[in-house]
This record gives sequence, C-alpha cells and structure tokens, in this order.
Amino acid sequence: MKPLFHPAIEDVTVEGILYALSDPVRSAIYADIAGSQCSMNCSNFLNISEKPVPKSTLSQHFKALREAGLIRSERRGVEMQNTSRCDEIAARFPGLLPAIRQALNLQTEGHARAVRASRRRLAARKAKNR
Amino acid sequence: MKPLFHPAIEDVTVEGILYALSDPVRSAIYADIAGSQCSMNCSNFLNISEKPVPKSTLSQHFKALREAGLIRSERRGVEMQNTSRCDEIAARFPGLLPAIRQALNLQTEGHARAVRASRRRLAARKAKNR
DNA sequence: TTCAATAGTTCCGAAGATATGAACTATTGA
DNA sequence: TCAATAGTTCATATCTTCGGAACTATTGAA
Repeated sequence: MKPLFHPAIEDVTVEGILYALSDPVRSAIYADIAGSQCSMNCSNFLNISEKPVPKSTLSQHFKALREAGLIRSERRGVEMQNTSRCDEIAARFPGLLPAIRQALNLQTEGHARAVRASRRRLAARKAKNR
Repeated sequence: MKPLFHPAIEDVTVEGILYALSDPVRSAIYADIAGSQCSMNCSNFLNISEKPVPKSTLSQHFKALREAGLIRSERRGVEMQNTSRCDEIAARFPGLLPAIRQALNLQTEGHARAVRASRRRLAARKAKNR
C-alpha cells in the first residue's frame, strides 16, 4: 500500500483547516478523534450520521482531514490508527482549534436544547388534547 | 430587485461559517469588511486577488458570505453597503471569529516573511555571481 | 422623461469537486 | 492457502463553482 500523505505542519493552511471542518461528518469525526485519548479507526464512524456513511465516503473524509493536516493516520495491524495533530496546529495557529471545537459544542448543545423544547411542546399539546 | 436573503442569527451554523471562510478570496473580503469601520461595496474587491476576480464571481462570493450569516448587504443608492455581522456571531459563538482572524493574520505574516527571505536569498546569490 | 453610466445580480454552459457501489490491496489468523 | 476484516482506489453520476453575457436597479445629466 502507498504510504499515506501527510503535509508538513508549515504547509498546513487556515483555509484548508476551515474547509476540512466545514462538513458536518468530518467535523464530527474530528471532534471524536481530538476528544478521545486513544486512537480511532475508521469503522467507528460508519454510524456517525443520521444515515450510515458508506466506507468509501468515510475513507475520502479521512483523506480530507489528513491532507488538511488535522489528523495522522497510521496502519496498526489490519486497521488504521487515527490521531489528532492538534498540538502541532496549536503551535502554528494558537487558539484556532479550541475556538472551533467550542463553537461546535455550543451548536450541538443549542440543537439538543431545541429538540428537548420541541418534545416538551408536543407532550403538552398531547396532554391538553387527552 | 428581490430583497437579498439574510439568515436569522439562530440559523447561522459553525459549518456554514467555516465553509464561507475556507475560500481565500472570501476570507480576504471578510477580513476587509470586518476590519474597516465603514461599509464596503463589491467593486472594492475586483483586485483583491493576484488576478482580478470577475464581478459575477465576486457577486457569488458575497452571496456565500451573506448566506453564511457573516455579512449584511443593503443597497445604498447605486451600490451595496456591506457590513460585518460579527457582533451577532460573537454573541452566538464567542471567540470563533477572532480566533479565525488571528490565524489568518499569522498565516499572511508567515507568508510575507517567507517571501522576504526568498528575495534575500535571491539577492545574495546575484551579489555572489557579480 | 429619456438616456447613459454605474453597480450588482442572474443565467447558463464548461470545468471541477464529491459521493458511492464495485473492485482491489494489505494484514491477520485459522 | 484461504477467509475475514479494514480500508483504498476506480468509475461514474451528481452537485458546485467559475465566469462571460445578458439583465435589473438606481442615479444623474441632458
């Protein structure tokens, strides 16, 4: 197998990072990898979205994250070990990734809150109509 | 003319912001608009890049920034007045835009430094071969 | 009012990017 | 050696983006 391409940290661009994280599937994958101490393999993410993501698509998403410089992928036996390169990126662009992560967290919290509120409204309406 | 669409601030997404700013022309436009007190019209940006950007393309870029929630565009006489919505976004996603702006600044500084160093090397080589 | 100038938008075809099923490669373990 | 597992690559259908040409809105001058 061809060795996978990883850019040198000085070739990593802000635009590349923003683009890689501008896809909901990729930002979810990245959040998982960056948030967990241990490394992750691709198959962990087949059900990351509402509908399952095909593995060829998943492979392309990992490639995009890799080529943006966000993750490092190394073969470990039969599967891939994916780790975040956030320390390197923090040295080059301090504060960028934490700010994005925080914003993504706020957004999912806000979304969860909206879903809960909508469930409450629905339940109230049902109770009223009983 | 149809009134231009601007999303409500609660419909603005992190992914949308990242995507809008992941294009070098758009991030340059946004940096200019956010960095200046006064409003900007589109024609200011025809020469924002190395090669001039056609106005139809520029119009699409403004649309992308608008629909991501980053700017507000209003007609002021014959031209458009573009202003940043960064205050609204700061209330929803605190710290996100400043972090991105800082990273983009670091990157252009780094690039300028690399260009200067390369010019110095070139000059040194010329002097040596004189 | 009419016309020209200015500033942008919209339309549309070409070129480029993305998603995904199918086929392929690499590794492990039986 | 073979099957199972994990992921990549390929081919192609689909979606996006770019940019020239045509169109729209506004202003100011004749």
